[in-house]
Amino acid sequence: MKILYMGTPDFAVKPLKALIENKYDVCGVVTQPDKPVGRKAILTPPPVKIEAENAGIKVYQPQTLKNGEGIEILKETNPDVVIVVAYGKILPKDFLEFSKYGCINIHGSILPKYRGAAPIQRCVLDGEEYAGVTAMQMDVGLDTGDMLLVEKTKIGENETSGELFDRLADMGAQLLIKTLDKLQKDELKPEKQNDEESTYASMLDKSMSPVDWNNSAQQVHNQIRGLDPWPVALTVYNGKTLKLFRSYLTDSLGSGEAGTVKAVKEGLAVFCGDGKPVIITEVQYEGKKRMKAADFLRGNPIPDGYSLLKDC
RNA sequence: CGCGGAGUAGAGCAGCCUGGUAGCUCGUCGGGCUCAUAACCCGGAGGCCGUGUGGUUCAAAUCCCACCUCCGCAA
Repeated sequence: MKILYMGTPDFAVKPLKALIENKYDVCGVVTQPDKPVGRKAILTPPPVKIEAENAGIKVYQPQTLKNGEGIEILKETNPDVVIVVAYGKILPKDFLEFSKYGCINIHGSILPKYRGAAPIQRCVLDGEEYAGVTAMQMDVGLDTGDMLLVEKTKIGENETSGELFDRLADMGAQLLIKTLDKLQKDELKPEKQNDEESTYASMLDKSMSPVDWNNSAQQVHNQIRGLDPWPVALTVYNGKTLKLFRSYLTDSLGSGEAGTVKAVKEGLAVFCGDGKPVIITEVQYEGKKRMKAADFLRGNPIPDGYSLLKDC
């Protein structure tokens, strides 16, 4: 079974590793071109490329798959099946249909919900109870292909998108191996998606970062953990941005006015629109490193009852 | 040359402008109080103040210069 693997970010590394460990014949890896990253705009290769090169697999980084450029790669590598995990580009119809078993995608949600770019983060942001991964036979639509296998998991109360990402990447890797196994035994039963139940998980951006303390504590908590590795929830303190990384809910502090602050042992409690507090445990102040909220408070004491709303 | 912040005790910060004894909150160690404590009281240890074989000065954490590292914004 010859496999062409397509993927770009960290999420796609684990499934690729799984293929290699399970002795699948990965005849090539397609990933996005290197991109400038960071303050110095250093050209950085995608995580998948690094992994592939370590394994001695040939890497392709086409700017586009259109105009037959994708087909060229297929002709050269001649795979039986193409595996796509968070590649980041649309695959044209002729590309999808070229190889024997077409293109199979591992998607980070329980389809048909959360089709699109940011399914994992959207699940957390929405406060969903379950997340999962779906193996799907790709068609020309966006995550609309027939479902092959699904794996579900419960989202932890305080789990961040980043943590869920890691877990789902492992699950996706296992699911991929299972899918290929069944594919070879001809045991897969494609199932159509119910389009009426579908939802779309659009990309995140920085405009989602500012916290509105008038929202409920649960909403704020979901925002903080949902935006965790990026773009990160933030509020303004003393005219400077304060990033909020981790939080949890409690009902042991009574209630307070939206936006007001109280220092507690675990960190910084901020009361929200429904009068309940969210305890913030990890922050980063502008120009400073990420640190425990309790540490931040030692050097930047905020008086109890201070309102963050007037800073926004 | 994209804009900007920061490197001082184990942690987080102040001190720098207006050079002259190393300071705060917390942790840690010892003691006390308490039925008890993440509470309170007393005491102690712990710093080549990012690097320089730099400059100015009677004297540099502090002023000037160069370099290193970390970070926020923008992309």
